[in-house]
Amino acid sequence: MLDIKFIRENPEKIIEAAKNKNIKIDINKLLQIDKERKGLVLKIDELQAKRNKLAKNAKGQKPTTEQIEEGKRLKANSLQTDIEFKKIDMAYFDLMVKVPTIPSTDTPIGKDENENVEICKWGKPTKFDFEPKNHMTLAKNLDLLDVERGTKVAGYRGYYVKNEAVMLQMGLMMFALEKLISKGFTPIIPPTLIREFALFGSGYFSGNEYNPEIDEIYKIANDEKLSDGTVKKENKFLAGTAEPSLLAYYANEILDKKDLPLKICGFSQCYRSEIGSYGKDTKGIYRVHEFMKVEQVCICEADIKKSDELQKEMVETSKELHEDLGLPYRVLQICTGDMSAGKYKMFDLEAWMPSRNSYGETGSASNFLDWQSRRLNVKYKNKNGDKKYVYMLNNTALPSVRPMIAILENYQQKDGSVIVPKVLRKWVGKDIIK
RNA sequence: GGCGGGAUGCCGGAGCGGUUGAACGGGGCAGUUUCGAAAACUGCUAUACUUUAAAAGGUAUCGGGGGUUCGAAUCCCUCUCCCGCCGCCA
Repeated sequence: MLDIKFIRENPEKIIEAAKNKNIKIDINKLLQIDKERKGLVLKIDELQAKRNKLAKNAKGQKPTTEQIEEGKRLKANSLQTDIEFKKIDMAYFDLMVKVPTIPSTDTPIGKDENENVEICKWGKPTKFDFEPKNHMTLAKNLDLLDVERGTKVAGYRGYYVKNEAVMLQMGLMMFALEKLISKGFTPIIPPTLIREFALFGSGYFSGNEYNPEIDEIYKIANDEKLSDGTVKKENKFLAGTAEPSLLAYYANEILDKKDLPLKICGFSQCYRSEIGSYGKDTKGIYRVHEFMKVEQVCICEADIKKSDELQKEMVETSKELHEDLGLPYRVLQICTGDMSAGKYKMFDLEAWMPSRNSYGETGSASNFLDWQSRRLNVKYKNKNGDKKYVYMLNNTALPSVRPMIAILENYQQKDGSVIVPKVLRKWVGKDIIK
């Protein structure tokens, strides 16, 4: 969400941003609706003022018949205006939630992921003097994964993690947590079964509400709509990352500037319905419905420079984690066309995965500026008492599954065994899995 | 799962249909007093939107949403959360 005043004053900038981000939104229509809406607000206020005045005049005594009649008349007028307003307000909201953040000036302009720009690279794609196996073959031979039974029990893309791989995954999580704690992050285990507002607030719905056709989120409680339109029970969702619960932690709160920036990290199970990717990455466990992840979140004052620095710091941490694990990686700066509406600047980190013969995404760092904090209503107050919306940023520290794929494939030996990265040995309890 | 009670401003806590944006107390801020401080006294003490050049207004907000009424913090419905008691499970 952006400030409507900013939109009114800078429509051409928003139109350009939407074009670059491939977002279909008619800003001129929004401005026109805004104008109409404002007019109606004025009209409603005026009518209400009259009603209030009338009621005030009646005060203690019983109102006269004339007063009651006048009141009824005013009420009927308001009712009609209210209906008009509700209609236009809905249209206004529908458009407002789609208004994109203007991407940073250094964001490459591009159509889609093919135009993302590689900005740094570490290590080299692993070379083998034997025919390398993919992670599924390795895992099967070492009894680390069971996808057949995973599918039997959990359905498509279900999997069991077994033996050394369990400690390997837990080790990855612990390793990430330890690193972040050492860098001053507050560790949190957030809820993953969460309310709608948290997901809407962090921008996980494509529009103004959950859309089962395209939103990659599991809805779990039923909404039983009654005949009068009211919803019986509140909807709940399974979060795809710790980010929404970490951000919504501060919803409707006013933070103290002296406590900023807040650096927090969350460990959670992550659920993805992958509704739009049925045919994609069907081999192995690259794309699954649930995994674990440690996520970094920063909340800072409304200062672009400071938020840029924080984002850089978080990306550095991710790089460090990959380097400590000895995984070759590259960092991409994401182009406008591959960015979602709310994002200001975005980087992806990709680890080398031999079986794909390419890099595969293991992390994503985004700066949303105040786009999320406006939806979640998180502000901060400085010494003079001025209130502003905070800036919010997030970045993966480490997910559980994909780095494991990279480790199995990059660290495999000719005999099918897998060397355990040094930093994980204290959890796995051995140097080599065979 | 059943049955009760509750949610009011920064905090505590009144109000239960009519000058209530909200008594009273605490806290905070400013002033008087003081060499300074404490105490005492006095005043101020929400947010969002909006009209206006300004001065000054208007509207909304008493957990969220909806309704009844000329008029709602107060009555009704509903959702969420909290607190009791009973049941069930660990």
